[in-house]
Amino acid sequence: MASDNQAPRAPSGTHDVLAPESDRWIALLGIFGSLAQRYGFSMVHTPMFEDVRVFHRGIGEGSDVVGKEMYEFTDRGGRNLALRPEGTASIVRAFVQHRPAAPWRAWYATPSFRYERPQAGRFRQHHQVGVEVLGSADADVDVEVITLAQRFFEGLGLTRFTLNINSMGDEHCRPSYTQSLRDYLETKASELCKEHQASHENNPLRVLDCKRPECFAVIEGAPSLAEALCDSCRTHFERVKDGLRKAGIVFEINDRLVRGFDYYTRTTFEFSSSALEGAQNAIGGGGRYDGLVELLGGPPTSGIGFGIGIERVLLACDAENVFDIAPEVPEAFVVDVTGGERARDIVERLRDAGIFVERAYDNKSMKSQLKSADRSGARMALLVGEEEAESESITIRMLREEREQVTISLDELFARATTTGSLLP
RNA sequence: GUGGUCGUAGCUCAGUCGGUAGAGCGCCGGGAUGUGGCCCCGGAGGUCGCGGGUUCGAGCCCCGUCGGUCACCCCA
Repeated sequence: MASDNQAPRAPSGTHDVLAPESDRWIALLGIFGSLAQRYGFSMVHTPMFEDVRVFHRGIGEGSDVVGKEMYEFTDRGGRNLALRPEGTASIVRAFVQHRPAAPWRAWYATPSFRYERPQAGRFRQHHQVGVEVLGSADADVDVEVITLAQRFFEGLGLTRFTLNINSMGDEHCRPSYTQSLRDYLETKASELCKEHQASHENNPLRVLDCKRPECFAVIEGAPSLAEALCDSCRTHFERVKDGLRKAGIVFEINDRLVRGFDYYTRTTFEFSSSALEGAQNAIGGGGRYDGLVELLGGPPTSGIGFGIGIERVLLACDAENVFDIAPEVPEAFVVDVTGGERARDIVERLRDAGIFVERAYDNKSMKSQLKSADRSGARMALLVGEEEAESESITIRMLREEREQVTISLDELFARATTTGSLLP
């Protein structure tokens, strides 16, 4: 459509959100925000760009997101910055900078940027809501965080989604497991898929997640992460599972769930929608990251959180036919065929009284203005013609129900608006 | 980064063996001497993504390019 000197479009992989879709965004953010508040989270805003080191150190150089998907740039002062590719690292950086009292519970809603090829449910700018808890290693926090996500999805009306959980081990048991996995993969290197023949040494855990058939056979025989967990990780994981069961949350243990960021320890989890046709069906995910605060220069501090993809959640809602938001419609629509000055004053006074009112502009014909009134969805039209102008009155015509139209004085109209908030007696 | 697929009015699309463009919806106006929705009539709006080639002639064929879309990879 667009060519060299034609109108610009939104950049590839980005999109504009207009009504009525934007109405759903407002509603979704409202639901998430009030739920998070009920769970004791307060909202945090952090910059959309950070020193690149926040992400390099936090997410890990070896990850795809940092290695090949970040929007990095140098500003006019020569600083190396990057648009945020995910939410957690920025929040942790803010924690280290401000040292709020722990445990600190923060929720956020923010765009994220990744330079990937767009496809269904995947964008270069997407949006996430999420929470992070910094400063507690208690497994009950894991349970709460996962429960919050679960309740959010339920609150939207989603039913066709699943929760996978896993434990990645900690600094005591993970290194030795990683080594034994690396040793194992070394002996099977030639049988791995092309991608992992090259990369299994730096990031052996990622191979567990590979969906290619070649790797699959190798993975079958690989040492089990679950069996390699140390006692404290095992206990932690048991308590998480127990808490989830008590909360009535259905989950699946998936010991091949290895998420894409290097910072995860112990609990990891992912919510997937089974209603989404495409390959991009992960609607939310997160986990514990007990070493991340230190990596970003803070004191040893435990942490856990998740991110939920707004666009994907809305796609899932569409697929399940839930969360259909009816947009707000005006109570009244002022039709003024005497030039518009009266409409100008009437809408202002009614709006001051707290009523949602629209009007027509450009001195259109009555037919045209009523057409606009109808399309606006307004419950009633307030008509001002020569007669009403003469007598300082207005004619109320109901647009959605059979009722005889009535003419009342403007004084009466404004009195109703300010005393009862309704334009009808 | 790799591959498939598509690119005609604001939107959804039609366009038959190549002969310089149509529908529905939407929008604007009228049919009612002040009154929307249904119906009827009329109107505006497109250099057929862009560039090149073949041809007497290309929306239709060929090449390139840009963009959309889907998939791989990875993730939300």
